[in-house]
Amino acid sequence: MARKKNVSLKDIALKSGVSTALVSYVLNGKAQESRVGKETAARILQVAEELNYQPNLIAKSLRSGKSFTIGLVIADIANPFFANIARIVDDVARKYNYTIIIGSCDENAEKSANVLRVMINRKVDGFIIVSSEGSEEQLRYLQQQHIPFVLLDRHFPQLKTDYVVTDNHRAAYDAGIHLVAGGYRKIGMMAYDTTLFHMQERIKGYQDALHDSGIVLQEGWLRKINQFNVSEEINAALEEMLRADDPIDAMIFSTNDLAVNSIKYLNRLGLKIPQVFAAVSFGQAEWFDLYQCPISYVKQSVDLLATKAVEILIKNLDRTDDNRVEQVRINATLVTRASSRPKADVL
Amino acid sequence: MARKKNVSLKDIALKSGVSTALVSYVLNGKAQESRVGKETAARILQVAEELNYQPNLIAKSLRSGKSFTIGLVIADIANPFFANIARIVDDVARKYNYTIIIGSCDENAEKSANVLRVMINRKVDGFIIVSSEGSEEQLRYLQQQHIPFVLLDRHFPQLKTDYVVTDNHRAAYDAGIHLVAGGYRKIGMMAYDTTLFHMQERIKGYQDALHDSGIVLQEGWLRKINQFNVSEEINAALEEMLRADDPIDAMIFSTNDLAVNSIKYLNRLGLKIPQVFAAVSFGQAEWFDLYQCPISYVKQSVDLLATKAVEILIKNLDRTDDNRVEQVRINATLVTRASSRPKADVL
DNA sequence: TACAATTGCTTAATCGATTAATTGATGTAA
DNA sequence: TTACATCAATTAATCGATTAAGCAATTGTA
Repeated sequence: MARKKNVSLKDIALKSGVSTALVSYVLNGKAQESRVGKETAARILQVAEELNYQPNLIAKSLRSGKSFTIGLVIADIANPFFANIARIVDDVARKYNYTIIIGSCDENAEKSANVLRVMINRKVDGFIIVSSEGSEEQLRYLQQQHIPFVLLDRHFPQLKTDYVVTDNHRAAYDAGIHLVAGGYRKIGMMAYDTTLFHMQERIKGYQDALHDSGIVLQEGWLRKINQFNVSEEINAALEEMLRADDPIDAMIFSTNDLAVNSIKYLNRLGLKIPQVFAAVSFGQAEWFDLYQCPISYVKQSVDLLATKAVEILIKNLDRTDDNRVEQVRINATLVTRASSRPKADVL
Repeated sequence: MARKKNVSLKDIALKSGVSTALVSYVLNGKAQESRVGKETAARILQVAEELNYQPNLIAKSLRSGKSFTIGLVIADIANPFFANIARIVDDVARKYNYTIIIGSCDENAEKSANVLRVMINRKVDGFIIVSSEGSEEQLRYLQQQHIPFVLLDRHFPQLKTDYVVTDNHRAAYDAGIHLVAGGYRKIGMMAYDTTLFHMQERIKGYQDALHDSGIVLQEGWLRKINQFNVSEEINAALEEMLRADDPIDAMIFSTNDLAVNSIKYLNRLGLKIPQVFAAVSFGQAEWFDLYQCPISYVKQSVDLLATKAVEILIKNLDRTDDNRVEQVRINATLVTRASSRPKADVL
């Protein structure tokens, strides 16, 4: 495509009859401190304008060792939750003159390693990472290489890193207590079968809510679903749960996706929420409003999460001390709707 | 954060007692053709391994004039349709060793100009663009600069560019005919008020379907909604349409978002689809399945759209002739569900 | 008058990788 | 012995921008 040769400092220098050094000074606003003559400066600016000079950021980066680029490593950009995060991260970063490079990695540690490597080689200044299971090693590597990063939404308690996460324990706990307060006593939870800490926290919050309410968690109430085989495993789990001698009367879905798939299954059976059981889900979704019964949910502040993460990262990029970490835990809000209305009110 | 100095070719050269040239040859697999001694080559490889050498892609780019980077300019990454596109584009590009830089620009030509500028300065090799209204000028600029790009999902018929789009006219036409076949005669359409060609095509397809069916489009059937004020304008439009003397009995929603907002409004009034009117929507969404009545929709092949776009772009990057353009129009599939079942079957 | 300070600009090294041109050593044929 | 391949490596320019150091010419000061 024979891209036209771009205008460089040299071209400006040539045309204005000065050295590239002067041009560089002037275009970077260092005319004063570098003692460039006023007329010369004006001439250079004019020529730059005429030639429509655009700086080559690649060259700038090579020279300065700074790329003004942030790597955003994310489980799956097609997931609306992450897409929203990406959007905010992009917005905020742009405000600080940073560009985002995205890498989607399917909840897969191997892919994430790959993505990281490429981004490191591209000399991103730092990372914002929504970690996949089993990626601790990679994070340790980053630390060892002194490459700054901030974990978003998920973190590893055994690693001393910056992070910005939702207080998942509390969110799940609140959801549990809310259901108990509504008169429900047989409360199930649908979770992913993963060691990721945020999921553990949700489970623990649920367990603690039951425990603190004097309810003994029965076998079969807590279901762990393999996230790469959601649909089938959900169907099986629900079938079992509904067929039990003493079936549950409420359910906490620890993710959006689990709720969607469950409701699809219930629909097929002609079962309705909250008649079959009350429900609270994590995450937000358009359809929470459109389903025959509005779904109660734990609302995470995506805006705050993403904004904080970028800000912490960018602050770190300008710092030189490795030893302080910033760990932010953001409260979620429980939005209660008809799907978890008091048991007594359900026909 | 005192990032540890990275290992460069020079370091390897020093440690293996050769020049950087040799190291470069060997690490790029040009040992043979550049007649590097076998033992020397082996030694270099080993040292590179030992030092965990990672190439500096910035330096490579500067030297080669090629960044292996693609700019993806998109209206709004938080929109699931675009998020899905982003995901596929990212996937496919990675296969070809390209990295994606994303820029979300809120359907705003000014923002998109900005995003483009930054990406050009970062020396992306080419663009994949989901254009915003009023961005023709920018595209002309790209052409003039001989920067390759492929338009995705939306194109400008007056510009001779590569593009990959859905056959929107046909899709809307099919939707219209489908409704007519179901016995509907008073068919409305909800569209965005924009000059963007894909929207014009959807409107035209709808109009042609009515015309070819011998139906005269009545005033008030076609509603154009300002996309920056969707919720309010939809409510007003629907109110009018429902209050009409002879209200519509079917509706084509030309985007997902228009359908969502309309259904929210109908819900509030306690009105149901297809009882109040039958419906077909463009786009896909999880909630189409979860709504009390599964929604018929025009299914675009996001996979194909995105994959084709990347492939065309990458092919162009290796070519030098400006004059051939590749214009791909992909057929959508009409997925018919209960929301548009024959009028006679609706209770 | 002599030296210092200031002004306005240039030179050249640098970031890391690539690659055409060149060198020097060894081997081979006339 | 001379001429010429062949092999294995090095040198140095280059991509575009930045910046410390240096050089003249002019102005200021004692």
